[in-house]
Amino acid sequence: MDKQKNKPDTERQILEAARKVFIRKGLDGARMQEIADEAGINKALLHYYFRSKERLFDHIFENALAGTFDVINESIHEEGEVVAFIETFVDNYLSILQRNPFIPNFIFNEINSHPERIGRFSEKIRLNVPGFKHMVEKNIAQKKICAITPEHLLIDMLGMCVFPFIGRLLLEKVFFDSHPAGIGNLLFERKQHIISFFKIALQP
Amino acid sequence: MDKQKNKPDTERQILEAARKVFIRKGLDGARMQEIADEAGINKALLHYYFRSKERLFDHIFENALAGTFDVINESIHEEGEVVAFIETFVDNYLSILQRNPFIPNFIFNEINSHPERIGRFSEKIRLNVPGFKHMVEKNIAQKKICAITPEHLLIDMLGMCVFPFIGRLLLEKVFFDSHPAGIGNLLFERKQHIISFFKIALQP
DNA sequence: GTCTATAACCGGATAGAC
DNA sequence: GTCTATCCGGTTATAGAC
Repeated sequence: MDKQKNKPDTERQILEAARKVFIRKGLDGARMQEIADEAGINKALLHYYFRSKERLFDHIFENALAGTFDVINESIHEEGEVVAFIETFVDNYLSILQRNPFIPNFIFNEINSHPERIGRFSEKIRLNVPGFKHMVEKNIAQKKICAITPEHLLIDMLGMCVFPFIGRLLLEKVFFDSHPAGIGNLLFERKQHIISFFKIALQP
Repeated sequence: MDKQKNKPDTERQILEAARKVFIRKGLDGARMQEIADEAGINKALLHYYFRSKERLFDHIFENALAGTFDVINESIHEEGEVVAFIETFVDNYLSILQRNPFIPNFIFNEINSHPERIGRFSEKIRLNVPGFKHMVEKNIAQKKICAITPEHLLIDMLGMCVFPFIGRLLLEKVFFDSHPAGIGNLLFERKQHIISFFKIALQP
């Protein structure tokens, strides 16, 4: 086995491991040792690939941020219909959340506990707000939906999608103390629920 | 100044300081030194009053949990109207969140990063789910609101209230990059927005 | 009860061999 | 590029004087 050739693979393994650990525990709670174990390598190697814990963290955080905003932006079509936007966005985003349930909590907590990062990562925080507003306002003008403040609508949607994942463990305890399978069904139903909920609420 | 008499006051000051620091930074990010500074006392004194960092943390966390569930439970009246429930709950809860904007993020993050706590604090996690379900189902039967799964309704409400606070700093950046005052207005408008939003969506 | 000084520990980072 | 061994700073926790 040629050791030189392992580089790209090792790096990928490290990033995967770091992602897993950081997303679950946050910067402060994560341990370099745990990341090394998870990646099946040595602690010193982490520093060889990424100079410090912070730098390794930055890669993960940056990526998580960019990915999140991409999903939203991709669903926005300035000249499209709000209802269509909601359908594709909710569908896409909830599918992603099913696979990565802890990313929202990770992002928000890191921002809240270290607000400076909002400056350091501002290039990655890009949401097409003008496009969204334009879409909503046009739909309102054309009487396709009822009047609503675009910002509130966006917050409503994000909250309805994201909250059950942020609060998943607590909700599981609260609703399904004994049968832990239940929350899975509930989250699965969410797509349909949210979409039809908005269709009713936005009727002109 | 009688040193003996200071005890209750010192304890209160410590708890206040710990609350401030833990809620903002979490268990892992908080420093006993910072709590001591904030309380205007010495680090060693923290250990005199509360044996360890963990124990001090537990007080704060327990309290935050209990307080949160209390607000919700207090608004539930089994024989009442869902719309009335929403009005009082949203009104109360948003007022509390305005004063304690970081508590939800604190609770969810601590649970997500240390799921075992869900067991250790299970006595404090008490939500009157049966009462809520009963209320919703009765309202549906009486055609006061349209059909909806009680669990989804509760998640919807909580999400709409809590999310803008969890994501506040990011939303501020995204919506009001330049004029940071804007988010304040938006949060202020939320009460009315959420209430009227549900009134429409729940029409029979 | 409150302080200063210090012990004990943990975890990120580096040195150096292979 | 990968490992073992070690350093070193920071942080919790304790001892002991007042």
